[in-house]
Amino acid sequence: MNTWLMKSEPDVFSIDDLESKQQAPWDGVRNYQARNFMRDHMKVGDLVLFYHSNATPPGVAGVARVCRQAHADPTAWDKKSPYYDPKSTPAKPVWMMVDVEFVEKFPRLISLDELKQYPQLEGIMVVKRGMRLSVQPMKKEHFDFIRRLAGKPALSTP
DNA sequence: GCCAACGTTGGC
DNA sequence: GCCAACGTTGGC
Repeated sequence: MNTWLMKSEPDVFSIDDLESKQQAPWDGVRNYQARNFMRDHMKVGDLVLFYHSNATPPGVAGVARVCRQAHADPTAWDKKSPYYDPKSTPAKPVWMMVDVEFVEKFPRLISLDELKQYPQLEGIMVVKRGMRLSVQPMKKEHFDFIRRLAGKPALSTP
């Protein structure tokens, strides 16, 4: 099993949206590196940290699980979709998505600011400056550490 | 709203 | 294949 972090803007799709739907396609990924991770390395059962980007504050909001392996993203050939991309057609899909299911919403948001405070998390992609990749592989130990943080009080900022 | 960092595009 | 221009992401 692999562990991941995936970013979504909560104004568009949040952990609460996933909780109410229980299952949803992770559509709209339009970056080759992110697509390749989903297509080549994501397996049903993989766990995903659900990260809220472009939020106040940004941070990890909960956990999802991959419930369907990568398949074509049909929003790419929907002209009305904000994710429309004429490069992709039903015959030759360019963009892929996985489906995810809700696992848990954290009792508190683990903010990006907080993630940066732990030496145990040094090196994780999401804290790197300029890191825009929306699908990031992550070590199980880091995944578990962040998940444990969710049950802990926040560190006081020095 | 700003802008740094990054990815993509397209002329050559 | 290079790289400048452009567009996007996303924290602040």
